[in-house]
Amino acid sequence: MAVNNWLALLQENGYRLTGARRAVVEIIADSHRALTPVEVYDAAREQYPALGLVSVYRTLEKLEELGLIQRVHQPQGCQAFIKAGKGHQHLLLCSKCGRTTLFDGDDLDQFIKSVARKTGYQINEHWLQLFGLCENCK
Amino acid sequence: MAVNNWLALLQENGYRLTGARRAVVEIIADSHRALTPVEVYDAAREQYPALGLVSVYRTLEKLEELGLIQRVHQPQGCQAFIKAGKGHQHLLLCSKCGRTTLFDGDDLDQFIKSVARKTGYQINEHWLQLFGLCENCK
DNA sequence: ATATAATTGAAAATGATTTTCAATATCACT
DNA sequence: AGTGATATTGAAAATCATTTTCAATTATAT
Repeated sequence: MAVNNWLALLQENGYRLTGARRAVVEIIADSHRALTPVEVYDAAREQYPALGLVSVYRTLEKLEELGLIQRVHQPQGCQAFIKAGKGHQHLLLCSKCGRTTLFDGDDLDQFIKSVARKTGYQINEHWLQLFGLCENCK
Repeated sequence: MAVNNWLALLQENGYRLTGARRAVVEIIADSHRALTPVEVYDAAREQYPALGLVSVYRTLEKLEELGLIQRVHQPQGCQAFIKAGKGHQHLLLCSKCGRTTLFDGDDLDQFIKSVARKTGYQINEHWLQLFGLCENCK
């Protein structure tokens, strides 16, 4: 269960284990959809009603720092977060249900090298996101 | 000169040609860096001091509608705009000076098909951005 | 020249995020 | 188990980006 690993990692990094953090981690660690801070807030308060929105922001910030979640950029906005993959992975988003799938992008290296050659840039990082319909929705 | 084409296109689409629009278009049509609304505002007021920030937002909205500019997503934020390329193109951003270069991404089709096969998604759209150092900065 | 409707800038409203702060809760050390 | 230092909390206020409202102005077809 990802939740316990995440909580352990928070603790290993000197952060205390609190009700607010537990509640936030429980919602986002197992979600297959990208969630905005307010969505996390609403969902997490069902288990932990005292939760404040500010603590959601603060916890998300720490989870992002630790590489456990990543921000998802979409046409409607860029506030949502989803768990991050191990190593370098890319996002595939279902435009209908919002389901998020991670996939490897090693095959891109070739392509990126060719762009570097053509443009003269030294390329250090890349962002790739695919949008479409998942198996259920298509 | 891109400026005049953009202004003509605005007019062809039923929009009036005003000082505010001219000023905004002049700044963004020839920029090689992505600019935020406030950056456009500050730069455009040097030529047209009466300009209001609201008109910058409204003009950017129309330029985006017409496909002349596109929003640029970056780690520091997603409010900046740069001129769009013809057809489907991708962005290459210099992390140092902010210079933006467009490049073709036709070569990606193969890769995207393989992701579709592996994941079961029907893929309709993709976003790709590369970050690095341009020839001058590296 | 004139009339009409689009456009303007200022101000207010909204929405997202951050900061401040006094109260509380976690955890290391007994 | 109890205690103390300090990290963390939620609420309220502050900030920043964006949108809406509105009366005044301006572009353009006639």
